[in-house]
Amino acid sequence: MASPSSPDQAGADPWSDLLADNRSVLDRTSTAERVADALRQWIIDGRLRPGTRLSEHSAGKALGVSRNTLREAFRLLVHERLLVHEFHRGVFVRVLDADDVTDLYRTRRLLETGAIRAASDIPQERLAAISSAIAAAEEAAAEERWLDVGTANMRFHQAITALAGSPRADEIMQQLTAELRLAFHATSALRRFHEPYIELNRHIARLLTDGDLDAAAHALDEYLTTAQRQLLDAFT
Amino acid sequence: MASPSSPDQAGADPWSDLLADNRSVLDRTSTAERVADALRQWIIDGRLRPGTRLSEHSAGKALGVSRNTLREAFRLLVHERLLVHEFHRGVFVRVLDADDVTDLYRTRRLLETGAIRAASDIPQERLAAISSAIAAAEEAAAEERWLDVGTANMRFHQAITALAGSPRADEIMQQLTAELRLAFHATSALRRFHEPYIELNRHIARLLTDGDLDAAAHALDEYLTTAQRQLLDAFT
DNA sequence: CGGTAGCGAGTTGTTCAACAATCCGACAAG
DNA sequence: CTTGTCGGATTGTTGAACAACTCGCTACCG
Repeated sequence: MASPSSPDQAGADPWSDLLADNRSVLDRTSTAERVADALRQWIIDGRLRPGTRLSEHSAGKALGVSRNTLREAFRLLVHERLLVHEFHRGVFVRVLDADDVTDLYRTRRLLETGAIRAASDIPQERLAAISSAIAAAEEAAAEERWLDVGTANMRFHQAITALAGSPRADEIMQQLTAELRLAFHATSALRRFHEPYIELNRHIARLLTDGDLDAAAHALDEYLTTAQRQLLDAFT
Repeated sequence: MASPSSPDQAGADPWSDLLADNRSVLDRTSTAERVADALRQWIIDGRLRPGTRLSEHSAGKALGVSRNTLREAFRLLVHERLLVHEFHRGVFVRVLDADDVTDLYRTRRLLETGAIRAASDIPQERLAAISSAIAAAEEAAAEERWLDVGTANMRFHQAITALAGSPRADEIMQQLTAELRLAFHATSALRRFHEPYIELNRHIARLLTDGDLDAAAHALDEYLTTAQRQLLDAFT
C-alpha cells in the first residue's frame, strides 16, 4: 500500500525529494540491523554493562532471532567497537582501559578542534543546533536526569563536529561518542560528571557566535584536556 | 601443539613478544574475515570494479565458503564503505560520486593537518616511516609501477596521520585511503595521477624534519586541495 | 601437596537446506 | 507507450547439524 500508483492529481514538483526520504526509511528494515540498533541502545543506556558476555544462544532466544542473524548484528557492533569478539570464546560488551580513553580524547580533539578551525561562515542552523543541545542539557540537569545530560552533552560535541560539514566526520564522531559511553559506565559512580561542563559549552558556543574561532578551538581543547583527566582519575 | 606447557628450558626472556605476534595471526583466523580481506584486496587492486555486483551464490561458490559466512564478510566491507548493500537487491562494489570525493578530502584534511599540528617532538621512527614511504614511491615510479606508487603514496599519508599517535585515527585513515582507491578506479584512465605528488611529499617531509610544523600543515593543505580538484576534474 | 594430563559439557565456527519476501525482466492487455 | 501480471532468480531468515574449540573438573603422578 502507499504505492506510487496514485498519479498526477496535481501537477506537483517536489516528488523525488519525498521519495528519497521514504526510501531510506523503508529500505533499512533488516532484522540484523534492528537487532544491532537495540543492542547498541542497551549498551549506550548502560543496561548492558561492559564486560558482559552475550551468548549467541540465549541472546538469540531472548531477541527472537536466529543465531545467524544475531551474528550479523554482532559483527556490526564489533566493528563499531561496542563489542569485542574473542575467537571461539564469544562476544563481550567492550571494557575500555585507560589507553582507550586517552586515545578517544585524542581523536575527539583532532576532529572537534579541526572542525572549528575548518569552519568559516558558520551557517545559522549549525549554531542553532549547538544552542539546542546546550539547552537540552540545561533542562535535563534542572530535572536531575543525568543520563540525559550526558546524551545532550554528546549532541553538543556532535554539533561542534558538524561544523566541518563532513558526513564522514559526523559518523566517526557519533561512533566515538558511543564508545565514550562505555567509559562512563565502566567508571559508573559519577552521575554528576557532565554537569560542570554545561557552562563551558555555553562559553564555547558564545565564542563561536562571535566568530572567534581560534578562541573557541582553544577553549574546547582545554575542555577536552580536563575532561579526559577527570575521567582517567575516576578510572583508578 | 605449541602449548605453553613446555617449561623453563632456558630462562628465556623474549617470549611474550613472540606470543603476541603469533596470537594475532592465529586467533584472527575467522573465515569471514579472511574472505573480507581477500575481497578488500581485490577491490583495492581494482580487480573488482566499482559498480560490480557480488551475488551471494556465485561469490560463495567461487570462494568456497557458505552463504552465511560470505554474508558476514559482506557486512564487514559494507561497514568499511567498500561495498554498498541494497536491501533485497544485493551488494555492489561502491561507486563514489563527486560529493564522496569532496568529503573524503575534507576528512583527510581534518585528520592529516590536525595530526601535524598536534605533533610535537616527532620521534625519529615516525619521520623514518614517512621517508620510507616516499622512497618506496620513488622506486616504484622509477619502474613505472603506478599502482604501487599509489600504494606508497597512501602509506605516506598514513604515516602523516600516525604523527597524532592515535590508533583510532590511524584506523580511520586506513579506511579513508581504501575508500579513495575506489575513486581512482572509478576515474581509471589516469595512471600517472600520483607521480607529481612524490616531490611534494619530499617537500613536506623536509619541513617536518626541520620542525616547521605550521609550514608543513599548510603545504599539506594545499596539496590536498589541488589533488582533490584534479580528481574531481577527472570525474567529468 | 602441586602440577599436569585428559575428559566432558557447553559454546562457538561453519555449512547446508529450506522457505518467505522481494526484485527483475518478459509478456500480454489496454 | 504505459500498465498489470506472471515466473524465475536472488536475497532474508530460520533451524538443524557437525566440527573445532574453551574451560572447569577430576584423577593421576611425582
